[in-house]
Amino acid sequence: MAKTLNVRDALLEQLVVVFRERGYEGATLVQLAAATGLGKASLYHHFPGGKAEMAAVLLRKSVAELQQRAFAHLNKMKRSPVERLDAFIDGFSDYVAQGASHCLVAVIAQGSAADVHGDLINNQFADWRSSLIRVYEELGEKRKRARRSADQLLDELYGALLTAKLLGDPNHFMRCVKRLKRALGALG
Amino acid sequence: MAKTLNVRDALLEQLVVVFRERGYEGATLVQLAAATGLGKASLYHHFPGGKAEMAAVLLRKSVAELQQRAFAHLNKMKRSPVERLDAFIDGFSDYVAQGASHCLVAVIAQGSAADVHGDLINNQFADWRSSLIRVYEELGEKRKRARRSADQLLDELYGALLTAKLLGDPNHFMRCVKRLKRALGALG
DNA sequence: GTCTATATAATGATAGAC
DNA sequence: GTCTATCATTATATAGAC
Repeated sequence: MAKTLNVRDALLEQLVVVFRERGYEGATLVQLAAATGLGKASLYHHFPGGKAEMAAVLLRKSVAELQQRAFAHLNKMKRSPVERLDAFIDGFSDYVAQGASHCLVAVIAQGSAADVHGDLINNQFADWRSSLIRVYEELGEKRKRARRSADQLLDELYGALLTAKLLGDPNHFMRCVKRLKRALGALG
Repeated sequence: MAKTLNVRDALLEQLVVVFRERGYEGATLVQLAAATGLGKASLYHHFPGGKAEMAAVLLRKSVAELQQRAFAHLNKMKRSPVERLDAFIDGFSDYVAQGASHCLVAVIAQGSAADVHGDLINNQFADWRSSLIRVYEELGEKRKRARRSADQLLDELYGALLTAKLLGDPNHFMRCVKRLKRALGALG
């Protein structure tokens, strides 16, 4: 395993923190540069396209990470549907650091960068939603009901991230996760 | 009833559209002025504090509207708990224009203006959460379970607003509303 | 109360030395 | 590859005429 990530990836890890916390418009080059320890001009050496390029790269990186850490579990046919849902929830929870950080994809979707990346995001989430629906169908639910279950799960996870902020309660997200896992237990 | 709103309120109604669509950082004075049909300097006549004042006024106005249109129904003791929850969901749905627009309170909570208004928002939502919990307790749920029910309802409503954007599906929010009302029907 | 014009500051971005 | 210095643009905000 790589003892040190390549420079670009190391930079991206520092940059994503700023975008997640401040949003696309809220993240300034001064803040982004400060987060990396570099000067603004040095950042442009690594990302000639500036803020737009950083966001575009990070969006794709985050989509891939969300896929690997969470949604990929839904397609592991060796496990039972309930186990897959459980692994998905845990993976999502890890992806957002137990509610301590946001989902960059959602952040981008809510800013002006959505004009450029909206289709990518919409298509990806439509795909992910289909995976979720399929699992609920395997659980014996009819298509219509499976759709409702899938939508409800997604809504609760993303909603809990937001309401945690509205309530000012960092633990709110994990309470939602426990609630969801408890409900899963009743199913399987 | 006022045939015409006073000028300030009319302006605020036009301004809130911009903040909801572009976020606090994303809304520029040029856009805000354009939405009112006034020049930038004229906006400063009505709101000497500029963007910060507009947002502060609109936040309070939105909190009041959300209270009146949605959460107030939870305390109407003449109605049954289920009827109150049903009226709350409808009121919230109206407040966000059936999912066509966002909740300004959530928008502010996610931008840098949250530094100033975070406490107001947190306290208000803690209060609203308590109202929700009380209704579920009246339905016979124990405190712990009532808390879970209240959190789940809030998470789903706010989550559906967000996932509607992630999915690019304007109807997603109303599907959530129907799901919630159907579940209510089973309760009452 | 609204406008044009302008000031001030911040932001995104580039040039060029080292 | 990083820096200082600078530029061009946009943003917030104000002055003052009408």
